[in-house]
Amino acid sequence: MKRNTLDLNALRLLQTVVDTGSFTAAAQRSQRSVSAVSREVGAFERALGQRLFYRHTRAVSLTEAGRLYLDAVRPLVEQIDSATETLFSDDAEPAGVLSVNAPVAFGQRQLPALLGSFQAHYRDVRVDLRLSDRFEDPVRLAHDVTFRVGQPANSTLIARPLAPMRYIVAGAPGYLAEHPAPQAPRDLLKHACLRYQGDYGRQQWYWRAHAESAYTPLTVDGPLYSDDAVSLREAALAGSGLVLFPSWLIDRELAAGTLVPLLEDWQWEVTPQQRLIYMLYAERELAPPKTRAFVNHVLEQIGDPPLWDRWRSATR
Amino acid sequence: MKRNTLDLNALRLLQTVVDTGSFTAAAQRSQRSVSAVSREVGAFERALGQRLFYRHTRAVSLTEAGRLYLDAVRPLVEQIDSATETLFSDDAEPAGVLSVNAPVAFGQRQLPALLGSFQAHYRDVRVDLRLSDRFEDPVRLAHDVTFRVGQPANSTLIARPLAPMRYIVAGAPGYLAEHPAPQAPRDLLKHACLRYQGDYGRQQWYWRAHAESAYTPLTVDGPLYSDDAVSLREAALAGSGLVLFPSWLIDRELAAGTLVPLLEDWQWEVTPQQRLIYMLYAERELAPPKTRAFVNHVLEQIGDPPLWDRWRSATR
DNA sequence: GAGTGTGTTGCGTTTCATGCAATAAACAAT
DNA sequence: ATTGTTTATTGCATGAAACGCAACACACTC
Repeated sequence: MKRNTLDLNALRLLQTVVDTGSFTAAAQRSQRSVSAVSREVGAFERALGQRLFYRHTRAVSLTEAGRLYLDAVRPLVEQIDSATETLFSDDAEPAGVLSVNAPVAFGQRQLPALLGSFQAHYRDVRVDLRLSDRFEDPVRLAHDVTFRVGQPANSTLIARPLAPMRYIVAGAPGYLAEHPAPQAPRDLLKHACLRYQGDYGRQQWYWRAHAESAYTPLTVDGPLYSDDAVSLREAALAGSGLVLFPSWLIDRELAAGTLVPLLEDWQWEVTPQQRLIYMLYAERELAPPKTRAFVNHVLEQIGDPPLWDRWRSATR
Repeated sequence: MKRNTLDLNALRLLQTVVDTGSFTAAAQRSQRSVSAVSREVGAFERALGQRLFYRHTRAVSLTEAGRLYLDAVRPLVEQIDSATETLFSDDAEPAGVLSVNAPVAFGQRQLPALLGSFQAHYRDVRVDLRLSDRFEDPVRLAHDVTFRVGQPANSTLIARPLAPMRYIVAGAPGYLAEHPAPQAPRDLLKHACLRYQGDYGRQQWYWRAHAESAYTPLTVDGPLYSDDAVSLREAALAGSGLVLFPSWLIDRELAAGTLVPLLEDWQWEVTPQQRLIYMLYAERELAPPKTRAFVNHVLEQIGDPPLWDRWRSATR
């Protein structure tokens, strides 16, 4: 059985010998020595058990078997090369299905616009958007790109920081018409505060006066808490109370004035430390074009400051 | 341009990984180490600029690009292997055109029967028979097999001795009815002796009494000489005189009695030394099946003593 | 007869592939 | 929660193989 030991790479060299008519010219074209060409052709012939070339003075010519064989394999090697070029050319247009995973609220609010502008550029890419608040291993679940808040534990993933989480206290104008706006963090104790309650328990609010100080916990209360951030936002819009939300969750409401930012002289958090939003993907150097293109698109579109923090300039 | 640097041999390994589902199993099947498999797959991916396999704990799986690519190239590699097997299998049936060259008279008299029995065995071989009395370089003129008398000068050719040249003095019964049969070599001086005249001048006859003695020249004469051995044979059959011919040229006439052997107690030659008939071909180990089969057939059919020296047993 | 171009092959050097072993990751078993 | 197991990665020392130089052979050209 010859098939497993045959040096397929030699097929290119053999074709070069056929095209040039001599080992010497083939060696020049392949940037190798004549002796290397002579040896590799000879080794291939011995593996087959037959000559492919007659050796003449001043050139070689194909034997009958050589002509039949190389005529048969030439198009096959060309088709392999063509498939390689088509699928892996450096300037290949991104195509195929891009699988994107993100937390539910973030995904709903931010990704449709990002994906829309991405797909306007890359029409051959379809997107499979999977939203889940639980962390899902992108390798295990075959996600190309995953968005996550906080430092990911899996060090094999490439973690690209996108933006800091920036929390804002906000309330609807209707609510504020009936309750004086809080002037200091402690004033929130007298307000109805709507809180998110998830896997890590009920949301704890933290504030600090400036970037260098530590966060101080503030235990607020209110008539409603939920594990659904969107419902809490709707309740706030309806005047049920104040919320402490990441800016990317209420950027449109802030821009439209349907929610008003409060206590902006302070910095707010729901954890003792500030966190970043990350974009995670498996490969830095060997990513498919669709992934690479999307990663670049996201970085470009979000920018610094991030696009969801530009709602104030949107109102002017 | 990836095409010239791509390691085509890796394609087999990649397919084995696909088939087995892991580097470990692929390594076992390929009788290599896991680290060698890991390295070769990784090198191929770096050459392409993309991953072909996701690495999971306990196995690997194909990426989308990997699946598309390996699905595309798998049949191509299989076709290359198939072409290799079809054309170069060790037990491949000889096929194609066999080019045979021989001296004219020998070719006319001996080769048709040899080729007939050969082609009865190998029906897919066609023969291109080229007869010429001048030596022709088999490599230059693309002959697969050449027959020649005397030691060939070209040492690159494989020279297979077939049989010694055995010369016989012969005359037709009609001639002998009118001229007493010679009883000793010197009696030939009184006979009409028909001689061949070719590129090397008029034929000189030599005799010796037994195998260990030197040949003695005998300058005979006769009414006819020619560069066409067949015409001389016809003249002898018509009773024009005696001839000194190699046994392979007149074996049928000797068997039929239309020519009668004379002076058989002596050994005859047309050169000072005895010569052999050789079969020449270019390759010992890398010959195509048709050539190898024909060479074996000829050796088997001619045998020892050669088939053209068995005319005496054919008459009984 | 001398010169030239091509192919072959011995041989010393260089390059590369190899497998071992250590390590990492994640799943399974306890 | 800890330990064990399986698979994959990678540093490194070693050995295999490929390399090109140079000498040689052959046959054609001048």
